[in-house]
Amino acid sequence: MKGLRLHNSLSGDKEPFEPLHPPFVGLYVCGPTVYNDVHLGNCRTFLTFDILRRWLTWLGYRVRYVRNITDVGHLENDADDGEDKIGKKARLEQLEPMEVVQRYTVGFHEVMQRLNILPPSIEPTATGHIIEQIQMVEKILEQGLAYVVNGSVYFDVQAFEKRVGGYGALSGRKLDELIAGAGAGRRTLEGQDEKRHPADFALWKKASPQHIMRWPSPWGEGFPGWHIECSAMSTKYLGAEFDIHGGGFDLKFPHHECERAQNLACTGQGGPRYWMHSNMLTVQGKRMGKSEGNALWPRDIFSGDHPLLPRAYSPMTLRYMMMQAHYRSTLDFTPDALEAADKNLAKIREALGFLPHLTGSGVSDFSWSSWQDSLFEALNDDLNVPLACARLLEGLKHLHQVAHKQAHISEEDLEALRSFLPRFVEEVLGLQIQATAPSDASALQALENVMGLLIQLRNEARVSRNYALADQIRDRLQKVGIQLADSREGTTWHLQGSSSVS
RNA sequence: GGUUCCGUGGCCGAGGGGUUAGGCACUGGUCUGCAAAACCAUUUACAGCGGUUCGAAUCCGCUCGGAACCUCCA
Repeated sequence: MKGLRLHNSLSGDKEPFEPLHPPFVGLYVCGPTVYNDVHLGNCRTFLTFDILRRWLTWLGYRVRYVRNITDVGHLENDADDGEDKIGKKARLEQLEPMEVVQRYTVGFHEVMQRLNILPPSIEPTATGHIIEQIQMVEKILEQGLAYVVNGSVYFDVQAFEKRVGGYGALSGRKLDELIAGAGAGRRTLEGQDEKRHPADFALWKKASPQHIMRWPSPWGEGFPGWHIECSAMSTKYLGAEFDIHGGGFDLKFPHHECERAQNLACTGQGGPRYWMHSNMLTVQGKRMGKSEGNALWPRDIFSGDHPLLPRAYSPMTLRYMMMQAHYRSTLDFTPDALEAADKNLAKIREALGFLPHLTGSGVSDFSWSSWQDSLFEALNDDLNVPLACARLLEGLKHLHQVAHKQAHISEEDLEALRSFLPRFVEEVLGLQIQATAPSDASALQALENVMGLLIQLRNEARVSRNYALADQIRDRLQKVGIQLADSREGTTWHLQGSSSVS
């Protein structure tokens, strides 16, 4: 079996993945800016790297996963002169900035948990690393690759190009083209008088009197620039050189390009050796984004309360849906895709449900071991999750045939499958199949009793051929989200989008 | 204007010079009082035009269409 290959944005190609210090892997992912609720697009990126982390772990690597919380420093416009987003939100809502940060951080964690996106090993905040950021700015200044103007510090891209070089290597741009682009009237360059060159960017910004998030620094009161936090925190926790850096495509330029330049300027090393970028989630062909005004939030999906949606879908359904496109492709969000995901998930859930009850005999008429390899191969090939899902379902189809006595599986294969399949689904794909523990056991028991009573009443109606009543009971239960299913063994019920309760 | 990417059957989406992706939906069948679920069967696609090749959806060129980045955004 081939080893793991990952697409590296630096080379634009898939490369064999070789960690610097096996079995350890350092993974850094740009986290959310906590001035708003995370939307589905954000979730997609964090899901991508959740699965990468899970897969690396499965392969036996010991992953240190650092995903930051940006709680300061991202400005409103490109002039390096706008208002801090968190500060703005705080002013609008008359809150202390850290109240804004706290609120959306908690909300972010809640969404991550529901989607079963595991917490990172370290979740550092920008405000918690002001000192490290200042130190990094000082080092860049010492190198002569930055300059101070009026209490602000700017990265000197031209000097960097002359002495170090490689600005634009990640995003595939040339410095003069950036200026040409600027000249084409596509962006306004007002308020950039302090910069020596339009491509220069702020490392530290002087705080205006009304700016509420501010810290003392060698250059006066101010706040860190847009990109320095990730350089500072990745260097602190993973080293000047580490394995993988991930984030959304939209961060490739300028954020990651600047981050890389800062690393090179400060430590002489570019930080990560592999840059991975996860593509955008689109809605009706357009990128989902806060500024596009078409953002969908996880709560819209979970509640079904959205014009695009016919009903509510569970977090796992959403997770599975987002797993249906390769991370480097855009994924168009549609209700049909959610519906399809819901059905497939039910299929997986069912297969895991009957797996323990199967009996093995004779010789398998399906090569389970090469099937398992094919799942691994898919994930090893630049984390091809959708292909792995497709192959998973193919395997489940054979399993259904076994369950229906239309195919055979040897005892040996069955035993292997029993230890492999649930682990693969839950540990690698991160699909929570087990019904979540009820928050109120006595309420659940009461529900069980009531359902038992209803099913009994309906069956009495059926025996007396009162099908009108029987169907009415079934239909009206369905309307409140409870599905009845008749079989030879009797009638079972389940809540929409969860496993069978019986 | 610059850079890059994409265009696959009713829909979503893998793959990618010669062999079935998978799923959803549809249709027929089994099962059922009827449904639902499940199982079986079935549907045969790669934007258009030209080129390379024994052979192209897959490589090259052009055309058309779409998207992303160049500005805070996952």
